Amino acid sequence: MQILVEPLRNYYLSKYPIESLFSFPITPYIQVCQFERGEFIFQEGSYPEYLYYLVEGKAKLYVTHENGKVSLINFLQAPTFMGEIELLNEERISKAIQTVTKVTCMAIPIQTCKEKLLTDATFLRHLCIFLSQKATTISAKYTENQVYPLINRLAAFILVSADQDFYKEKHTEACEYLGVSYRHLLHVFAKLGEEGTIKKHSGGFLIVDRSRLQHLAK
Amino acid sequence: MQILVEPLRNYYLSKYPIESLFSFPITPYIQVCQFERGEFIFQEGSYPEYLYYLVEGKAKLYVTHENGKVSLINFLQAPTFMGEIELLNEERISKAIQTVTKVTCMAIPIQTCKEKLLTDATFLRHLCIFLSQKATTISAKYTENQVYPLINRLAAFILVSADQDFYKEKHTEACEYLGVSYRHLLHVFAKLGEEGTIKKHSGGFLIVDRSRLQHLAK
DNA sequence: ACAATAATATGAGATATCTCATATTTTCCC
DNA sequence: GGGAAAATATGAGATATCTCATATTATTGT
Repeated sequence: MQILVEPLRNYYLSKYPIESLFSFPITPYIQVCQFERGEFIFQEGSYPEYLYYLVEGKAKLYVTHENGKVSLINFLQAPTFMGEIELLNEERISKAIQTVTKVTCMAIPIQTCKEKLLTDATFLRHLCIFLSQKATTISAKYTENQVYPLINRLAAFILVSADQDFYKEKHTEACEYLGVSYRHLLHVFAKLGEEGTIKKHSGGFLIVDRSRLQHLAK
Repeated sequence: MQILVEPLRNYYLSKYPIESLFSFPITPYIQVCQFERGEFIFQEGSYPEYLYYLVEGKAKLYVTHENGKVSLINFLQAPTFMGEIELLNEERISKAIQTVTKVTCMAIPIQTCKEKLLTDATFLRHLCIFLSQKATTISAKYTENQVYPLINRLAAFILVSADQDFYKEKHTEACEYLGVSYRHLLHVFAKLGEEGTIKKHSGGFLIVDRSRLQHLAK
């Protein structure tokens, strides 16, 4: 993790203005920092010292279960808060957040700002909206996982993540996100290939029959 | 749904004081109301007019998917907010909430109070805490569903819901909560019975081997 | 008290998904 | 450029879970 100094700090502060999320001048408290790809923003079980606001890049939030299996809870993309649950619930310890790409974020020191933040209606309102969307997203994702087999969810996933009829997500990420084993994901990719819905191409898949995918995705 | 009048209204307002959740006097705005068992508090897809604070009873929050299947997202027990997502996100429509028992709640009219609520740091702070716990609960539940087979989750469920070594939840509710089919739940109950971990008794099950359950629940 | 509805029960067969083993290819680091 | 690590692939076999069909037993409303 690297803390940016002027003039870079200021460059990011003006590129992503966040003062409007607060009713007091927040900039003096903010550190702009960057994490390399693969770096941990929070270790699992740590007590976060900063509230982060992610402005560039992508990270994943996950949890390790007692049986050793890992669940990806959600991909985090800008703009998003990280560590907010720990700001609100005194003794809560964090889940793991690891970056997927290089990540830039604004860090707000919790100790110094807690009082101000927890009495700032503007900030709290933004946080409420963020939290309610997070709850909605997570519950939507998981109830779908429960109710649709992978072929339907994968069809939907291909449609939203494809760029111009070309799907090129990593299987390792896709199976984590979709909550299935790597093996099973490949089974279903093979099935979609066999029925001619998609076709493998250098480093990805071409969408051949979009309407079939749309039908599967419902 | 029935709106309570004095003196009952006042009885509930003093039994469950909620003024401390707000920084302004909320009582004048509040209607105390009761729903019968099985009644809908929100129909799926409706635009809620009230923010409810549940003080007595139990309800379930669920969603119907396009394929007709229904997912129970969570059981709601006092104290809890209902309709808060709709207060925050202008045009959001609600999921279904149906009571499981008779329910008493405080109703706050959204149109009249929205402005006041959304600028009240005290209320917003409570709402943030509530929302973050909701997000945490839901994601914990669903990641567990994904990672543990039913026998483990059922063992945990029996342990938390049993009263003095006697489990007596309805199978119909348990399978909805655990996110599996009724048939499969019975398979697993049969398995626990065969191995002598639990034993069927009039209208419920007796826990015979608690340590086995604890081990399964990990 | 009776009819309607909800809850419990069980069988048979299908399918979605997982585990483990192993091989090849690609990407990344120094 | 070479070795390590990550990602991709594929097979074989197991198991968790679902669907549908059909009975029986409780509960509830009137």
